[in-house]
Amino acid sequence: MERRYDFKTIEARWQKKWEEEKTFAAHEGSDKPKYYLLEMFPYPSGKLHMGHVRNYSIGDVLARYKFMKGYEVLHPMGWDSFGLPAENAAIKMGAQPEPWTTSNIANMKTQLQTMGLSYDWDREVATCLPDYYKWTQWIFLQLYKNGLAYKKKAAVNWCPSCATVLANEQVIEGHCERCDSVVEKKSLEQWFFKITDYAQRLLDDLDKLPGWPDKVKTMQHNWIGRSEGVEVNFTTEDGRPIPCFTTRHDTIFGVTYMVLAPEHPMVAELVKGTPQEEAVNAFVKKVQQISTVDRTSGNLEKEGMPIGAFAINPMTGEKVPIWITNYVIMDYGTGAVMGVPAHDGRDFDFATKYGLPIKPVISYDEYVPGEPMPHVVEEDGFMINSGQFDGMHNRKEAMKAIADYMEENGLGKRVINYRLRDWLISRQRYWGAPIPIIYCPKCGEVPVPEKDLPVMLPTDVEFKPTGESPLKTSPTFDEVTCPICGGKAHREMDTMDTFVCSSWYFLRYADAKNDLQAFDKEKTDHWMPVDQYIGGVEHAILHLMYARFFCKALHDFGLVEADEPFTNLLTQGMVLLDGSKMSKTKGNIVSPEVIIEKYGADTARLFILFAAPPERDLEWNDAAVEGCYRFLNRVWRLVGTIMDKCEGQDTALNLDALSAEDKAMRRITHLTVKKVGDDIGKRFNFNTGISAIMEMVNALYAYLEKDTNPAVLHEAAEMLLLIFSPYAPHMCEELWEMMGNNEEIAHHVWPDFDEKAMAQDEVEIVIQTNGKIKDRLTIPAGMSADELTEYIKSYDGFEAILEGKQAVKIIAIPNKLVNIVVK
RNA sequence: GCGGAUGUGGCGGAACUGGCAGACGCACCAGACUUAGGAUCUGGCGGGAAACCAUGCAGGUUCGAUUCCUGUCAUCCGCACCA
Repeated sequence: MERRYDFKTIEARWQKKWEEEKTFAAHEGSDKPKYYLLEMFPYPSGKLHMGHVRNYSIGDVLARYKFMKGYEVLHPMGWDSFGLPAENAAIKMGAQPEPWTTSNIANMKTQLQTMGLSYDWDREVATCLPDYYKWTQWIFLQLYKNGLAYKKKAAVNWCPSCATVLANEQVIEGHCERCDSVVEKKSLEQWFFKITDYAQRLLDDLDKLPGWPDKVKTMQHNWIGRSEGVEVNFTTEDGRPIPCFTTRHDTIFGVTYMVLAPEHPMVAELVKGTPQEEAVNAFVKKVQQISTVDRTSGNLEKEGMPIGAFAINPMTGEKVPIWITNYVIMDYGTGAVMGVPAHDGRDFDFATKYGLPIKPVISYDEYVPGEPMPHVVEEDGFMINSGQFDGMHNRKEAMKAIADYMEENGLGKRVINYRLRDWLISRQRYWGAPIPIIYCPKCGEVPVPEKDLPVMLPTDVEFKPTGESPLKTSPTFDEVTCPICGGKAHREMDTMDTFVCSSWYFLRYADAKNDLQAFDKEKTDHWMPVDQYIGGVEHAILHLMYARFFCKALHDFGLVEADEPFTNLLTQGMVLLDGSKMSKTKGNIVSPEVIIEKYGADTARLFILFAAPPERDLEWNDAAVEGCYRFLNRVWRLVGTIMDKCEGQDTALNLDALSAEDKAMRRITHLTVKKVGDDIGKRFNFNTGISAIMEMVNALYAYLEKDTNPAVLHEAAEMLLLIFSPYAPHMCEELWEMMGNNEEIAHHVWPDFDEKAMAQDEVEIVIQTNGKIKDRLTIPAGMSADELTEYIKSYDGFEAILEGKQAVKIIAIPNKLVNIVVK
């Protein structure tokens, strides 16, 4: 029988079937164990790129495997569809973001469907639709009600090009994450989520996530940046408090100066009316003019000046000069730092430069009382020059003793500081979920009543590149009636950061069509937590931290049971071309459309999974794509040949009538079934699973040259199609049907392997002397180490292997090797 | 500077628990079939004439190390004047 591998017809046919029959719909009432598999939903830019293809191919192989393994799989897809690109496109083309986004979603959905992915499309969500953002606003109100959403005036990160503020997490080395412009500081009244309330839990619960890569957990750990220390009650000479945070309170007796951030409010207060006021103000101005980038670059020469005032060290009563410098920042701790040049490298450099005194309080090898320190001492040691604490080990004893003493005497208190800041969610842009708050001249800040949700985005707005939110151009949006007093009031003009929308979408999939609630608790609790989450490592901090925060907060409100959203996380590597990331700006994009058009979806999927294990970056290679296409054709012809051979034959397996070749073939078949199952289900090494299938195909071709048994061929072909189907579902379904099976592979169970078929009668073992291979032997399988040792001793070639030397010891590894230690 | 990861043929990669380094594929070479081959099939393919030498480099542990330990170099990623 001769039939061509016509992938276009085959793929279109099965995709249609899967869609019409809702093959991959998830059902709540099922008896099967649930498995929630989620790939990070895309921003609908309009075009699928290779990163998407990789992400969704990985997810699809896993999903199809889990379906076959008997799980009730929830495998949904949707759109993270608010955001700047739509708005920028609108400005550029004088159009509206909404139709632009809608048509992009339609395009991308079509492209996704040509990949043959096993999604439950009935649960599709798009964050820009009112039936979704209504609930984003509702969640905002829950956070607000619980004191986790608040408004404050703060120095915030402002991107002049995007004309909006940014969260701390969205500033990369002083530049805007999105457009790379230099970020400015602006003092604005903005909405924040109080993620810092959850800092400790977000940190602690990383330990509850053994299924996350250490890399991601470390990044979150560092981002939260917990440090334990003491806030020491320094004061001015006349008793005004200047608390200093320190993690090295063991060195408190070594303080020889204090440093304030130039923005510290005490600076202006202390110099007011003094002769140095002008010089200090000039210095502060100079520091503030340095851009954020330079100021945080680390290469900035440390500069400072004394402001003429003094601080009192509460432990010693000593008077130390107050300086201001360009290296202390207002954002961390209290903006005031005690200077201990003897035991801090940075302070040492600074004190040396400006001739400030250096006083050792921890002993070191070359210590001579009264002699200047030759270098900074950051190592641990025993206390000196520290009153009653002298002689204690600084870390093991003095840390605790000094903190206790300060707390008992009201000189300071233990404090835990985090680097994590509250999440700034206001955006001065149009294409996002409006913040559901009303400002009433009489009643003040009033949350929109839940019954009035959603606060709809107005359509009577103009998109002009003015740098102001287009919402302000709407004649109808601003003015509202106050829900409390009924008087005239105004709406909040800012929209929410799009990361808010993506922080709960995984909950909505569990109950995507609910128009009475964000989600039904029972349904969400049924599916949550996500068993496997898959996406790019670029979301290690932002999205994954925010989503964890939301899940914990909603858990605390009693809305969900889970307090961690994602049990297992797989971070896939980037798709590279010529060593760099494919991107529009570099113009080095290989379009998935072209590949699918030319070779088909099965080839595209196979290539991207075969080229590298999922976590690793993947170098695109056109030639290798053709190799995968060739392999699919090889499978196609193979199964055709086997069908011809089996035509009219009895394919019932008779284990007693198998030749040695038949047994060898069955052994490979069953080993491959086992290996592919492990590679997909346990190791996520999809590439080695494909290799194993290729080896099996090679073995089958070799077997076909021999005296074949139709039953063995038939069994092999069926198993091959079943285990290959997660990778190349269209072709496998087609061949499966051609072989006369009525039930689709998608509904078929994953095959069991037979341990007995995998056993072998004889094994080849290696004979080594001192670890060097000398010989190979074929011996009966299953010999114990002792039997093997005896076998080798009595083996004819034993003396020859020794080459005249003495055998000292024999190490035997059953079924593998024998190593003879010789002298 | 701190933290993390990765270094294996011409290339992508394999070796899962310390046990035959280079599976599988790409590229390349030779051959078969063919009017033809960019289809298909067969064989070869780390270096070396060989003994042997080879998993970034230098040591160590071990009967045995790509795998474990110490040091070091390189590349990538994250954080970075954090007090």
